[in-house]
Amino acid sequence: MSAKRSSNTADKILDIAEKLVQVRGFNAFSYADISQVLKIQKASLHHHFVTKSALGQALITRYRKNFQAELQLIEASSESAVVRLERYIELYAQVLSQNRMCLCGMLATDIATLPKPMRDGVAKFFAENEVWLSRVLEAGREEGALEFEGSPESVASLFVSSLEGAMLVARGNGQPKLFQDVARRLLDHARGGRPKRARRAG
Amino acid sequence: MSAKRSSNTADKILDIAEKLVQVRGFNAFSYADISQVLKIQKASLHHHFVTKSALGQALITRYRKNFQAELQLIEASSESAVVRLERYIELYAQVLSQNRMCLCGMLATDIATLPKPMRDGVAKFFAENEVWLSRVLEAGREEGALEFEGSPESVASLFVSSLEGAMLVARGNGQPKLFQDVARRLLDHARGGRPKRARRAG
DNA sequence: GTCTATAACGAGATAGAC
DNA sequence: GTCTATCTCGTTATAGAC
Repeated sequence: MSAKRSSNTADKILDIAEKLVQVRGFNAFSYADISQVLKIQKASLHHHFVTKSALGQALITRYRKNFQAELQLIEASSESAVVRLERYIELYAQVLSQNRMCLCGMLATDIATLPKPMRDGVAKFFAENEVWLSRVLEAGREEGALEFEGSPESVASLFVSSLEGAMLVARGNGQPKLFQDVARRLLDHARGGRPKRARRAG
Repeated sequence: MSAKRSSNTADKILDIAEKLVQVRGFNAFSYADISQVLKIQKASLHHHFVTKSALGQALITRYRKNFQAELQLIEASSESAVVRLERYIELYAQVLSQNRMCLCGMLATDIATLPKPMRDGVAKFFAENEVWLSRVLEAGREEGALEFEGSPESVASLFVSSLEGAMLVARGNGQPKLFQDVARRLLDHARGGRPKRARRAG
């Protein structure tokens, strides 16, 4: 997501900080780190983001906005529910392929140390994801493309949780293959337990 | 797990540090925090764990050992594969009920900032979990109690990833219900997509 | 908007007395 | 095994010149 690099300083700061948070976590990066990469003095950073908390809030807001834009892109296409879910998974896979964790997944572990506005932003990210997924899942079930037990909301929760967890464990293990395995099983689950090509042995 | 509190100082330090890591993360707690709770000077802590890295390694080793002990307890019982999986999930649920994250799940996000011995310990934790789960899953399939596509290893990965992710998201969202939903779906997945009571509508 | 300089604090860690 | 005292460094943040 967002390979484009902005030219104004505030956006450059956000780009660098975002990567640092996704790799190291909110409490393990500093203004000095950004300063080094951007070749600008630490004090100058405070001109753009007065406090680290403000920077954190801006990071979350931008990340949510970018993610929502991607989701709308997927929704605007005329593809099937299954393909939409695959494209959703691909959003996560791309983050992992850069050896990063989802920004909000990362911040979720730091949650006890974050200021309230950041905590709220993280919760919103997950909520928005689940709303979008629920819509896609429900539409897919009505089309007959999907077939799952229970509410779309609870399958949506499973998707978000499992994808976040798979990123987490895959990174901790250095095993990207694990992520694809999990993703495949999630899709099968949404299809009623049937894999894409073969039926189960029974 | 391990409600018992040890009497020697090293173990008390580990108890306190473990909780701090599970709640705040490895980079967001300090010797000063332990000092405050244990009412002992910071310098004294270094007598027991020379460096923070050494403390971290001890934390992981003990956590793995305790977890393995729990797994052996489950295996020693003569219960069915399904019940064993339920008891496995219950290990995670208990951690979450204390508003903590799995120690190694927490450390997995911090992975880029950890010394090598700690990174290795985290990877081992996940590997051990997956080995144990794979055994239970395979045995369950042979008994006919379970019915899943693909390798036991890949279902095991799904379990670990999804449970870790569910803890993460549930904590970030303040929604413990989400965890139970995910857990239920994992069990259904291992049972071939069939929920415990009703069959799906089809 | 960027700089230099510095404040104020907390971190991990060590020395040496008791 | 615990204490006091101290060191060194990195952190967020501010003041004020350019």
